[in-house]
Amino acid sequence: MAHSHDHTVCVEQALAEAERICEERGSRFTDLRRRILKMIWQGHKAVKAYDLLDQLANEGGSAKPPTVYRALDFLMEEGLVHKIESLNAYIGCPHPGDSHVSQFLICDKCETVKEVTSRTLSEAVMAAATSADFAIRRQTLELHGLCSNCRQGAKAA
Amino acid sequence: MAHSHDHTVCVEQALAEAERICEERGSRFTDLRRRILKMIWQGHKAVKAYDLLDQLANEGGSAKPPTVYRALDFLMEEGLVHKIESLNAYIGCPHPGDSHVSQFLICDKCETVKEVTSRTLSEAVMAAATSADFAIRRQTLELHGLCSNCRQGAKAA
DNA sequence: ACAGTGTTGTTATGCTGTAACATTGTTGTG
DNA sequence: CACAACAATGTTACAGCATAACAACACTGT
Repeated sequence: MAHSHDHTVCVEQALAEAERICEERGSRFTDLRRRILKMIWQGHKAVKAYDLLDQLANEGGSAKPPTVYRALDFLMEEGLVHKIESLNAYIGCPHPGDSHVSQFLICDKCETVKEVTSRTLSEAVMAAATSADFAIRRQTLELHGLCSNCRQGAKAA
Repeated sequence: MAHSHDHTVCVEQALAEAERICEERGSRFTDLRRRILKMIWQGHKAVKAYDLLDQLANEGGSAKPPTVYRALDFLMEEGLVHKIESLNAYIGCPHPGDSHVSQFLICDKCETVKEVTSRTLSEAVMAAATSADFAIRRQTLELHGLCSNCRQGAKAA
């Protein structure tokens, strides 16, 4: 199994961090936002908005798209969640609060999304922008391929 | 005006290159595909699929989505066009045929998309992947911000 | 209590993309 | 040339992604 670990710890931590950050900033970490953040943290895969919608529906309510998208907007503004543009899906940020630019390694086989922050890579991005006299405001850096575990599985097979 | 140039040259070149490449490969550069590639090259901005659809409709026919998306798929497979994931839009490749990975500088003001290929940046990407034991198959690298011209405009204003 | 603000509910709609099958066009072969 | 095989396009229908606009509710401070 990939990255065998007690995932409940990831979830707990993410929720606790979110709580702390919102507290600090005076933002309201409401029940809905908490539930949705928790759903996103069900695993280390990116989650689709309409899957969240379905889950909300299953929990009894009659949720509509804006409910989900508003929660996602909030979570993204607070830096608790990132959008993976190449998947139209959302993933929890493992280190919110730290100012950082995100780079993602997305396994096409097991779908695990790993957020990395390579200083070298960030510097290369800045250098490329600078040399074109371009002022970066936002960056999307998503690498698709096979993660370590799935590569080994492929070899073994 | 940004990058003042005779844009008809860009278009001619792109179409000629496309013709040549498809010839070489035995792919069919049909009239439809040619028309759509030409539309995409109307400027140095990324173009939306449904705008292409509208243009086709204006040209008389009754075009439907699959017509456009199939042409786009073809053009992307041949490396003549790239998709900008963060915009859900498509842009012509200025140097098809060369095997390359693409990195894009996207101006949020004038919407110009510039494709760059920084060796340093590519190497940094590979290094980041390698150090995570990750095998890249596809990369999305899109930098949003202000291009050189728009920055100067901002200062002047 | 009440005004003001922020959050959520609800309805409707727009944008993005594809599945599945019918029709037409192109190419190579006898 | 006729015809089979395949590629390209047309057509219908629908699935998936996202937002505008307004209504209702909840929380805050006075």
